[in-house]
Amino acid sequence: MLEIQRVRNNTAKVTERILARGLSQANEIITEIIRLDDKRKEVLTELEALRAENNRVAKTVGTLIAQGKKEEAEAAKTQTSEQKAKIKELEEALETIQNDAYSQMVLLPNAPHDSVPEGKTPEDNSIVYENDKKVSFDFTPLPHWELAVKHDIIDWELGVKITGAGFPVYKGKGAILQRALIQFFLNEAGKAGYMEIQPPIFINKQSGFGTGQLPDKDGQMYYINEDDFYLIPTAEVPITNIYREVIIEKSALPIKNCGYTPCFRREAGSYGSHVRGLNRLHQFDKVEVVQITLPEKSYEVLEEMCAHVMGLLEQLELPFRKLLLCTGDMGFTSAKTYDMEVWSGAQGKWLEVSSVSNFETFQANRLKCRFRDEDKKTQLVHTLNGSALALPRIVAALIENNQQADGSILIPKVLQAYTGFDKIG
RNA sequence: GGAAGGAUGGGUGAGAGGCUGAAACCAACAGUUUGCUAAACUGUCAUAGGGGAAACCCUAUCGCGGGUUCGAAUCCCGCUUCUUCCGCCA
Repeated sequence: MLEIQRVRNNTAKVTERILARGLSQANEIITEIIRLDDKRKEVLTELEALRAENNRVAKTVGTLIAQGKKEEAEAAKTQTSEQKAKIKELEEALETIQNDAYSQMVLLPNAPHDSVPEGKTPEDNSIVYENDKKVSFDFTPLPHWELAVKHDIIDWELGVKITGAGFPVYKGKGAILQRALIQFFLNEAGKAGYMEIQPPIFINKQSGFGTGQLPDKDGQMYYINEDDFYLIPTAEVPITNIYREVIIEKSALPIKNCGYTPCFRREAGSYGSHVRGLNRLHQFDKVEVVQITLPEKSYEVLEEMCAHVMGLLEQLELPFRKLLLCTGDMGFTSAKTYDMEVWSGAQGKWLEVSSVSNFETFQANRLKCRFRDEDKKTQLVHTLNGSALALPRIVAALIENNQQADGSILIPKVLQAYTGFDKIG
């Protein structure tokens, strides 16, 4: 959620940036927000004046009784009783206004940073880096879903039997490969200064609101009715919520956390070939990195996080590219996002394996995560996170790109110490 | 799952309808002074919102949400959570 202060003070700029996302009603929404906020202040001022008056009169009652001035005390009681109705009326009016303002406020996405190129579709994203690791095959490469079956390392049908589509079972070297990748990613994050966290994978409503999954993405999360919990769609949610309603000492910034968790997504409405195999799952594993920074440092940190993710892909010897998302393709809460995509040798397309974003104060505002500055004033922090990395598509790209003419799959050098084997098949 | 007792500022902890946004102590920070790595003394020390150029003023908040009352940290109801005991259990 954007800060109301920022919307008020930089109305033209914020409107312009949000329009760039393609939200055509930006102007109307912002005008309405400001109107409601004016109204809010007006009612609040009136309400508070009345409360002050009421408090003052109520305080005199005790003294009057002590002095034996019974009639005056009774008169004071009557006066406050009468004012209570008016106070209640104003309180209700205020609540209505605040609810209206809130429901408008949550419609506003984050304002894209000035460095984000304007655009409408994924085609407008700019490729800011691409390595030269694309391999060409002198045989017809198999897609990962066939390779996985051939080597019996992932069992799709077993997953359907146990749970349903989108919940594959990893077996033998497939399971070990996954575990090796998780371990590798966590170790690398540790080396880069991230403290490892093992959070709960169920979250309550407040946490869902804190990072912005609720209310807008309600239907995308699995929900445990009996206990009112949600399964996490990403470790970002529990890890970032550690800092909900926390005031951090400036000297403790930046905070760098990482964590491995399974992630759960309902992916309601996704069907067809692009969800084939590991491309889109209901349950998958991911190592996430999160940073909480000073506002003036966040863009520097965004690049640092990208460099970390690219380092992982480099070490895995995967063909990949880095995209700067355009205004129209960015997530709702982000001010600037880079996506990392790996080349799928057999599917002949790019697969997104990481998304690294700076949310500026958009999450911090909801989280009420602040730091204390030199003047001992509290200010909202900037939050950032990125996948480092999401497992399934990395596995898909690894086995597709590393398949050999004899059908075997080579394990990248850096992983061999983790897997204990250098090839599958 | 059953029973009992708790939840107050960074920490310990008083307060038991009005004088309490909250004693006292500890920690922290700033200053004064004496001076061998420290002591003594003084002061500051919650968050959010509103008003004001500012000094400052007002409002709300004592786990959370309701209620009683002219007035609630204090009384009542519901919830959350912690501790202890019993039961169950990886």
